[in-house]
Formats: sequence, structure tokens, C-alpha cells
Amino acid sequence: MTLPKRLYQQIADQVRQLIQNGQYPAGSRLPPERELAQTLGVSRPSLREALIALEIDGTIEIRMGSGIYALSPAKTSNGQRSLGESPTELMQARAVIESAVIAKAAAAVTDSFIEALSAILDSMRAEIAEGRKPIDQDRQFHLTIAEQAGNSVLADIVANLFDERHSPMSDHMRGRFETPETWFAALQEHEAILTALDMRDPLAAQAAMHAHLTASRRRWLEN
Amino acid sequence: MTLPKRLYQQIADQVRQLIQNGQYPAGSRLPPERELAQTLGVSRPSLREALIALEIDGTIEIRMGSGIYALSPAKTSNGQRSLGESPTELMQARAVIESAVIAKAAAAVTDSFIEALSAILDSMRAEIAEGRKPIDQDRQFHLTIAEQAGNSVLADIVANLFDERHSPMSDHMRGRFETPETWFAALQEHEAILTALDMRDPLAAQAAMHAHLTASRRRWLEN
DNA sequence: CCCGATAATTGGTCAAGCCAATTTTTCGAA
DNA sequence: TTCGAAAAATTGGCTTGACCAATTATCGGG
Repeated sequence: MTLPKRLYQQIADQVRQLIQNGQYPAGSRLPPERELAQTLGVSRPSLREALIALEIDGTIEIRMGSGIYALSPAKTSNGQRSLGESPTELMQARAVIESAVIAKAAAAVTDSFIEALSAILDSMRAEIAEGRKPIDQDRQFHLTIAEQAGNSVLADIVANLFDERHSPMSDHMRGRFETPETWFAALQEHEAILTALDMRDPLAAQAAMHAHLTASRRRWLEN
Repeated sequence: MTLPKRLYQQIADQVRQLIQNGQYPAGSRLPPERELAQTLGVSRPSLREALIALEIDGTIEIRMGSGIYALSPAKTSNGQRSLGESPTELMQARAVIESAVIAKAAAAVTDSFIEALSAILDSMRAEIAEGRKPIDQDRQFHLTIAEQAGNSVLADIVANLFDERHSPMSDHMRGRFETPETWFAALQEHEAILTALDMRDPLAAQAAMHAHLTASRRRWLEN
């Protein structure tokens, strides 16, 4: 499916291609705004909107009175990966990071932590029973564990990887729709994780999380 | 130090605050462009530039003819963390992830991989000898290891965490300037990592990487 | 040849207008 | 009185043109 793209997005793509194919290597200065706008056949405000997008994703640097400079790809911020580019690698990365994170969380188990996870699973079960998709509870489960590890940088990464896995566009492109059966399987895997955490067993928690993410990958990619 | 902020950034911050403090909860519609511009005392093109920034970072959704809608924080993409917010946590996250990554890379060692790392360290040594900062070689060293792990998602995360640690703003704010001495120490730590990889010893490689990142944290935060 | 002043070039912000998509309102028929 | 279709209003999208501010280039005098 192709969404109609905003003009600023089209312009940004064109400029990004000029940089990435070497026409403007890193450090070089792009043509001035007015010239670029004319070359691309768009208005200056529209070009500026595109330049803002490129500034945000780290493709260019804008210096008032001086010009627009191409940045090296190494300096770009966390660009959005193309959807479907590495779904297997995405799930593998989740397995690596959430295994490390849950080991930390398992070393910091408290009764309230266990109760919070249990409440999330109760809510998840209720949603499944009503035929709804407990995507928010799924996210909350993983994020609560990540937060218990005590490192907000890791928690952010867990959240972002979760969102990449579950972005609406990602699901739509792959033609994947979860069913109550797949959600129930996920719930059972979550309960196994909770049991391992309740036992304060880091190795068991890691194994349960790894099994869950392996199964999730299978549900996502192989159906 | 405070860089003068672009107007669109200031506007975006204001709108983001309106959303985050509950004045426009997720799902609600913001005032129309023309009204918002008037309320904030800016022009419509400037407001539109801000709205593009907010659209990119997932704070809002724009629907032509319908309006501007606040999104829930859960849906936001990888927002930039405030600089200095968690430097300790940033380094801890790097330790967790790069330890996992180097274990994978150590299981996939090849002669050309070792040669590539060795060449990077040679280049790093030459830069240090000439009194320059081998920041690119430092990054290349970490990223080459991450890429050898065979997972582009993890490699991207390693690159992004490295860039967060070494963003010009981050260094400037903390008043930190590396010296030839600190770079030389980093080079020696890198050589220890290479030795462990050359021995195909995942545990030694993990320990060397962990020691390097611990020392790097100390150099960054405690001087 | 160098330095300071001026001009030119560059990005930043603004006002106003028109186009296109969506939503709301109105009107007429059943 | 209700419903559906058409028209109007509202919303975002894009453009043209103008002026302000920072940086760079040029020129003239010492």
C-alpha cells in the first residue's frame, strides 16, 4: 500500500538521495535554499519543511548565514529502519537485550514488582476474554520488567524495539493479524516469565523470556 | 551553555508541553493551525515547521481537512533523551549491550575481522601520535565488532549509544576534553579486546569490553 | 599587504492567498 | 419529522513574496 506522501517528505527523500549517492559528500555544502527550491520545483517554505525533517534525522546541519551542510551517515541519529528490513534481526535483538534486562530485573525483585506484573497479566487475560488485542498490556509487561532493571536507557530501547515490532504499519505490511489463540499463547509465556521472576531465578527468567521472544518471532514471521 | 534555539524548536517544545501536561490528552484534537499560531504569537509557516518536528517524533498526528491529534506517549518514536539525563545509565546500557554483542562476535571471528580491527587500532595509534582525537576510529572499532555479531538492529543500537556518548553537545556540556593520555588508555583497552577476540575467547572478550566501558565511564564522569 | 567597512549571500520568520480533504450545516423530498 | 444529498465551512497543504539577521565576500584606504 502506498500512502500519499506529504510534499516535505518527498522533498526530504530527494535531498537524502542526493547526499547518499555522493553528489553532496559529508561536509560539503548543499546549494542555498532558494536555489534548491527552484531546482526541485517547490516553494521555499516547503523546502524548509523538508530541511527541518532532514535536520532532525541528522542528515544535514543548517547554519544561519552560512549554508546547509551534509553530514556523514555515521552521524545520523536513529533513523527509522525500513519496515520489514530485518524483522528476524529485530526479534533477535529483542532477545539479546531483554534477556540481559530481565537478568538485572530478576536481581531486583520486590513483592510490589511481582504484584504489578500479576495485575498486568490479569488485565491482559480480561482483554483476551473480551476478544480484544491486549497490545497495551503486552507493552506494559515488557516495559515494567525493563524499568525494574533500573536503567532508563535500556528501558527506552526495550520500548522502542517493542514499538517497532508492533507498529501499525509493520503489522499491516506483513498482513499479520493476531488471533485470540496467539494472544493466549503469549499470555501463557508471560505467566512462565512471571513464575521465574517470582522464584528470583535469573537464569530461568532469561530462558522464559528467550522462549517467549522466539515464539513471538515465529508467530510474527512464519505464519 | 544555551544555544539559541530555532523558533520551530521553541514552538514544538511549547506544544509538547501542552500535550504532556494533559491539556490535550492522547486522542484529543489540538486547536486548528491558524488558531494555534495566533495563540502562540507566531506565523503559520513557523508553526507548521514545529508541527513537522512533532509529527516526526511521534507526538502528534496530522490529518488534512480534519485536524491535529495528540498521540499517546507510548506511540512516540525514539525521542531524544535530554543530554546528561542518565550518563551513568547510558554507560551501563552500553556495557550490557556491547557485552552481549561481543559475545556473539567472538563466536564469529574470522582472520579478516581480526585484521580489520587491527588496522583500525593502527590508525587510532597514528592519530594519537599526531595529537588528534581518534573519535572516528573509536566508533569504527565498536561498530565493526557490532557488525560482526551479524545483527543490524543491534549494530544500530551500538552506533546510536556511541553517538549519544560522544555527541558534541554532550561533551561540551560536561566540559570534558579528552587528552592524548586518555586516548592512549582507550587504545590499550581496545588492544586487550582485540587480543581476547583473537583468542576466540567470548568470556575474555566480554570482560575486556566491560573493563573498557567501565574505564570510559570513569574518564567521562568522574574527572 | 592587512584591516575595517560595506555589500552580497545565506538562513529565519512573516503575511497573505489559493488549493484540496474533511466535517458540518442546510435544504428538500419522502 | 427524518434522512440523504448538496453546499458551505473548516481544516490542513502549498505557494508567492517580503523583510530581518548572521555569515561571507569584496573593496578601498592606510
